[in-house]
Amino acid sequence: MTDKEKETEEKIFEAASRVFQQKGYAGARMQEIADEAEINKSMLHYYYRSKNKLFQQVYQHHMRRFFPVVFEVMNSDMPLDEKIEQLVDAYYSFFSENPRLIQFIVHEMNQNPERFKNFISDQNISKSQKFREQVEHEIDQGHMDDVAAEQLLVSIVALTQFPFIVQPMIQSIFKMDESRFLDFLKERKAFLVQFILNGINYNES
Amino acid sequence: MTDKEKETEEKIFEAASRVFQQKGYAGARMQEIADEAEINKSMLHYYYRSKNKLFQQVYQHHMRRFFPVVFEVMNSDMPLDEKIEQLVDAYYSFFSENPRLIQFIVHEMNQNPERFKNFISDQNISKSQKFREQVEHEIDQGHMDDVAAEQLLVSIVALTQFPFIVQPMIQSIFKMDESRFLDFLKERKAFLVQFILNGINYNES
DNA sequence: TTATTATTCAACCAAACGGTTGAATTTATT
DNA sequence: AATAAATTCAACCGTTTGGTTGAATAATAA
Repeated sequence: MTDKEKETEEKIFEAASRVFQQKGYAGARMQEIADEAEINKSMLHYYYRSKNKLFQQVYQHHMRRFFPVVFEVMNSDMPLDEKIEQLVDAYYSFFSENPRLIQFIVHEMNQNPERFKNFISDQNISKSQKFREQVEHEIDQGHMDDVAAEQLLVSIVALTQFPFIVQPMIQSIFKMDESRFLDFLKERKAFLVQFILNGINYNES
Repeated sequence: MTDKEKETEEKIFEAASRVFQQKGYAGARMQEIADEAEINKSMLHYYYRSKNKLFQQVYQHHMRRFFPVVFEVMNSDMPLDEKIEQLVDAYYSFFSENPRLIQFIVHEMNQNPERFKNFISDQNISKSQKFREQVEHEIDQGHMDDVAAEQLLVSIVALTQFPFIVQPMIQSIFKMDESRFLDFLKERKAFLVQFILNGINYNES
């Protein structure tokens, strides 16, 4: 009972995740989610009462998985260069397993900024505190240029996330097939670490 | 006749641009476009035959305005540091006037990568040739690190476009109101030029 | 003026969509 | 075996949505 319940409930949830991530809320169809889950449409409303409620759960679940990634790395006890390397790695493996997630989050965030803002408030996520302190300390020590921590953080995230957000653009313009795009990502890993550290004139003394 | 025709046709087009950019194709409603244009819904089909046809025109029009920006700057005859400065400026003024355009393009590109690919093929846009040659030349001359031109180009675009793509994210996490976000962008302009040039160890000799 | 075109309006249509219902069947619990 | 819960199925409901129609009116061109 509880076993089978969970099974079906999860099948629905995962199907909904796929469809919502592909089509967005407005473009998703309840029938398509049912087909994807290989169950009857009635079951959707049996477990989740409405499209909206189903969406909210999918949305929150993936937001809660996604956002800690950056903060866990950036607020840990590591030297700056290791953090950057770690974050690049973390994002790359995360996005390899969830290729459409970042596009989904970006779109639904822009569709409803207020909902997004509430989500951030509810989590105690807005702590880039430790990272900021570290940056300021490194600047004081003369280990890097005097840059604002927010600018640096946004830049690191931009450089790592962007290729996944605009993958079709990169593939079309540079005429890459899937395999060459993966090569591009692999090459980018090493490039990014060097590029960022150079960017702020970082020298571990 | 032709005057009034153009007037109404343009009113519809601009209204459609706003609504499609805000809601995306799936989320846009013909009635809302009509209301936004302050005309009757019948007129939408009188000038543009269907939602799809109207969307295609809006889509293509804005794609054609958007994509030349990067290529015109990057393939011009300028030293690398000036190009970077120019591109940052170009994007910043472009996005200030079209705040939702980049999100729209990203989303619709991901919704239909094939259509996007065809668009790129139709334009003779895929010429980052000159930029690549310049980068390789500067590397040969020892003016900068040995980096792949594609990696550099993607990085520059990422750093400049990203804040506009995820504006609500930045504002929520760093608790910025509209005005502080504009300060952030202004500060970022100077930061970026330095960050990128440092990133590749560029020295104009 | 006359003919043409643009625009409005309200009503309408068919399809799509989210959601419901209820009876029948399967599956699990006790 | 009896009870309860899970699942299917098909039909159905009300609303939304893209799109149409046709008559009436306003504006423009000849």
